[in-house]
Amino acid sequence: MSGVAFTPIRQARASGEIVSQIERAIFDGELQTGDRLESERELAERFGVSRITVRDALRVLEARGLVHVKVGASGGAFVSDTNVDQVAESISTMIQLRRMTLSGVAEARTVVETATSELAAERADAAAILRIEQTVEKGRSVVREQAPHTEASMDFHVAVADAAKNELLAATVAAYRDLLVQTLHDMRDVRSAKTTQKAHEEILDAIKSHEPEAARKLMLEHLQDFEKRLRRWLATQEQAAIVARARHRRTG
Amino acid sequence: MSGVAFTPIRQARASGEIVSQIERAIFDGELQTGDRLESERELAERFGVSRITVRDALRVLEARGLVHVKVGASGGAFVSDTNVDQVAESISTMIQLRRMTLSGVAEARTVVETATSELAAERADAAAILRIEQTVEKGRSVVREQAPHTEASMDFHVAVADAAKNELLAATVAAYRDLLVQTLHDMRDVRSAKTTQKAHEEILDAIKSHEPEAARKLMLEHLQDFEKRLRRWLATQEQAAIVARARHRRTG
DNA sequence: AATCGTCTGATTGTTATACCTTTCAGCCAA
DNA sequence: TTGGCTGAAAGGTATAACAATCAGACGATT
Repeated sequence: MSGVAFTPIRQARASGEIVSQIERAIFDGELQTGDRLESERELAERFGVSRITVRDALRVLEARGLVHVKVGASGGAFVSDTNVDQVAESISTMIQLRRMTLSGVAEARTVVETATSELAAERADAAAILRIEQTVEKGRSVVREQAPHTEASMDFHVAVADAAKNELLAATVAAYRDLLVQTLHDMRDVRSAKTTQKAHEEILDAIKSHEPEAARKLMLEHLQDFEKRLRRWLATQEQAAIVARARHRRTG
Repeated sequence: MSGVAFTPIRQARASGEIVSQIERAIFDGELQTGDRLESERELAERFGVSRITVRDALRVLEARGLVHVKVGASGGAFVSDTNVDQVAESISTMIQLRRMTLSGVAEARTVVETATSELAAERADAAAILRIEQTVEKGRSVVREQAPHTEASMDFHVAVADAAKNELLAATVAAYRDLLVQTLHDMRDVRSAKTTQKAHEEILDAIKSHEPEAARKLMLEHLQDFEKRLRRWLATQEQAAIVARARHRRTG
């Protein structure tokens, strides 16, 4: 009995049915990127439901990244083209819910980015290499000015992930990164900017000359170094937090 | 003038603000898995908005997999616990929009699982090794009976990912896997079951004797072989058929 | 000629109210 | 114990209306 393939009763919310129909139209290409759906009132009439029900459906489609809604004259729901973000966002949500440790995220990042740099060295075309070069150049000027290096560094890693020509890995990298960005911003220091910049330049060279093994090795060292710095920094933060707690207990 | 850092006005929809607040409460742990939110009417009063606005927010949270809504007495919105599904779903959406390919997913899987097997060989404790052994044993008996090997194979990979002691990598593996499962189910063949089983046993040995390099190499070969089989199989299938089935699975 | 107000219609965002449907707990009877 | 009835709670849907926003047209001002 336990193995029988009974399926749950399909109790369609009306709005769910509408979501399915519109979703199907998008997947089948009947609705293409940029196309505008009818207005809420027209859709309500067409589906034979109230405007509320249509709105419920639109909210869901919007949350899935399939459409975006603009308000005002010539507003309405338009078929989106940026769904890649959706993957990154859902991974990011998952991480936040599981309350994973920062060093765990950093380790996973090392794993994935090591692989993407290897793939990038194999597959990067001229355009991709140009984009990486631009981020490296940006980083160089930033270091000269002793400005925060964080952003340029992030852009570099994004460009490398793009060069690997695997959207899922790129999205995964993006998701991991979002979670580290805040921390990175807090632990930035000028000394490490120089060594980071040097590592980026070496990795770029390896990708440019299409040496996967070298790219992999360099990225691995670079990110393991980052992991080390992160752990050290986390330790000092913990110390600070403990001290603060102790003081709070004493004074409060 | 052109460089001045004016930022766009952040025009929050009221419903968007509600989404943020509830999301924050969930991320911060104020609301835990299984907790019930107040009823729509109560939330409306608490936020000082109408019930419709609250509903809009709940639809978004539902679509993001953060809550699920039950109807009826003692119904309401409950904090969900299954978020890995959400990642799989968003990847599935991207595949259907042709922004990603199954072989791309398989490649990403190879990357992540190769790393987890290496880590597993470094970190697996007695309990973790026991769990892997059990899945291998199950696979062995399945092969003897010439029964479908898919499920046992999946369990093996899950056990290995757990042994790596990195929750994020394990969750990532799980999300990638969900997408390949249905495909695997269709392309299963008895011949490959034997070689798969052999590969699993070799990987288990490497993990048991704590040889990271060996584990990595074996897993890489194993999954690259899978990728090869998948590509061959995809060539014989029509992409359209896959899309159709995936849709049927979701809506049915 | 270019810019600025202003008006107008279209469209989403939000509110208010009402009613329907589903679900469940509790009670009661067979 | 089982089955059924019932009322209350809660989400699902409908209707009507107003508010906020936006694009475009039109004309006045500089």
